[in-house]
Amino acid sequence: MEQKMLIGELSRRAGVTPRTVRHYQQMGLLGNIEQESNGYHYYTHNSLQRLIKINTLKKLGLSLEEIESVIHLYFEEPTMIKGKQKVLEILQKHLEETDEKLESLTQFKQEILFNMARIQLMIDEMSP
Amino acid sequence: MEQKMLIGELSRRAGVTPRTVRHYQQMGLLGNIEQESNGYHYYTHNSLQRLIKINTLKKLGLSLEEIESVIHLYFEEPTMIKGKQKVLEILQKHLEETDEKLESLTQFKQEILFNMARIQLMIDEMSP
DNA sequence: ACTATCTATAACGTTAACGTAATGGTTAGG
DNA sequence: CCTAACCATTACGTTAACGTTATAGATAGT
Repeated sequence: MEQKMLIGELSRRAGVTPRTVRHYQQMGLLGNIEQESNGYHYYTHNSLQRLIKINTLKKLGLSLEEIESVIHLYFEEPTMIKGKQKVLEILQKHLEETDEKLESLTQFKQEILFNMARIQLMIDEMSP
Repeated sequence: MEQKMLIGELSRRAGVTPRTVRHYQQMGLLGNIEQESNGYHYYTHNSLQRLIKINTLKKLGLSLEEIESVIHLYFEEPTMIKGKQKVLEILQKHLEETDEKLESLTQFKQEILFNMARIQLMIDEMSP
């Protein structure tokens, strides 16, 4: 009993706009969507699951392109273990980049704090 | 004795393309640039200093818009302390966002590792 | 004088992830 | 039957930070 739904309900349930659904659909992120004779698309529970998964992966910083490369693994495998492994690989790269930025960021922060302290010291010395 | 230079030398010394220089210049990031009667722009040591500062701030993740809001502080104040303070504020926001992403990222990583371990366990149990 | 190289300006192209019309068919309720 | 509300398709708009022509004048070296 797959409860079919139109794009309005689907997008509301997924917390996105219809435009976003159509965008993902056009990119092929939602798999095959059947279209009735009236022109309407009917989405299934699977569509909703995909949207939710996409949102999850987006929150993790994956681009739609990266998501496209892994989303099918989530819905072809029962264990979803391949999908998880590939996501892990992508996240690993993101993590490395993040760590690098974080490092230079904190380092710069220290430099600035040091400079400010030094300048403050000079000010103190000049005003008795 | 300000050694003037053309855009070619300037961009080479700053490690950017002429197009980038013109882009920054048009945004007003380089201050006033004098233009001679032949149509050429002559850049000074100050221009180079600004480009280097811009590159530094970019590496820290500031957008050109954010840089625009602080770059003048670096070249109007001798201590440059106001500029540093404002950069610190901006970096603080970036740091918070980065920390949030980092948190959900590591959390998700743990979830996945946990799931993978659980699945592996199930596999082990089924094959004696 | 001629050619290679440099410079200026204007303007369109690019990437990502949709937003925003514009136009027109569909359906449900009164 | 009529209108409100929903749906589809097409296509241009948006942000950031330049890249990439295209056109044309300026300069240096031989």
